[in-house]
Amino acid sequence: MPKSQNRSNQGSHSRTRSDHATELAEDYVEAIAELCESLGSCRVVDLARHFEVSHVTVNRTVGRLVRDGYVKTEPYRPVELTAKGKRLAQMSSQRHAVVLKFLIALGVSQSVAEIDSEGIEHHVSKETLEAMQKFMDKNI
Amino acid sequence: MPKSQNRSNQGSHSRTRSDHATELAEDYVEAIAELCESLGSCRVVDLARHFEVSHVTVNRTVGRLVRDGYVKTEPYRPVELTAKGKRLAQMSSQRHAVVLKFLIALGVSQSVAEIDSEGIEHHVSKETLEAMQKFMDKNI
DNA sequence: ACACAAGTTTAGCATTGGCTACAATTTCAT
DNA sequence: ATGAAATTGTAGCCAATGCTAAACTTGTGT
Repeated sequence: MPKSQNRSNQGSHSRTRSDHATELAEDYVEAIAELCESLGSCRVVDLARHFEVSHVTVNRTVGRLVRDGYVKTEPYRPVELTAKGKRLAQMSSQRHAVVLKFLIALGVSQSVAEIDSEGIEHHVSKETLEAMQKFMDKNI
Repeated sequence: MPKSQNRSNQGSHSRTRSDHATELAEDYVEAIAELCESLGSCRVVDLARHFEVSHVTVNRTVGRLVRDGYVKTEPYRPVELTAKGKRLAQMSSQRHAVVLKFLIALGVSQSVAEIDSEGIEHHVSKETLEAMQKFMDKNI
């Protein structure tokens, strides 16, 4: 019984490597979208600064994003999102925004809400996100 | 400028490997405590079943927990929590319980709340946890 | 007591994500 | 136009987390 080597039977437990990979992808496309917005383009160094990791780490992570179809880039050029990447970025940043506003509505301070929302955003299901939205609607 | 190779200057970004390591440690000690409670002892196979990973993976993870002082075990024997491990398990399961109850109070269904709380619990700060508690106190 | 089942450990491989050091390319100033 | 600075890429290291296969203990039943 070979225990499932891909994502097929996903019990409620098992936050596997690929979950983390997805989180990282979401963080990256979100950051790329932001940096493109604010700086006009997104270089490897910008991402390195943003995530506080070395440019080498960024470079290889971007390579995986290219492999997975989220990003396109040419040698020594800035990185750009594909259509797929943009879609993920938008979903991700929208979810992030809801979580952030929710925490603030709950009474959490801005600075802590910003930190916690980054961690939490990857783990809220559609249902929970809707419950958060409903709470905010109710409380003005 | 060597970019900080240990945990020292931790910006709000950078959910690094060691964060994941901590999450895994929390999940494991929590599971070990539960399994000890419900089964009388906690074997490697029990953890493997619980996390839906191979017993080999569990074995090595337990090795790291031993190295980090959360767990003690002798060859071919069940695993037990150290005092440090018990402390972490209790904190962790308490936090988990608050998040779970909070989500349910928010209107999320039991089954989804159980899944989401497992992901979220590792990312809520003390302040956010208190805000969740306050919300529940207020709403009976 | 001995064999077999269940559980554990070891060996060995892959991927991810971190790093430094060095090479290559592009960009910018003079 | 050329050389320095900034940026990007490559090589090679390490640790964590996943796996299978095979060896080794423990414990149970007959």
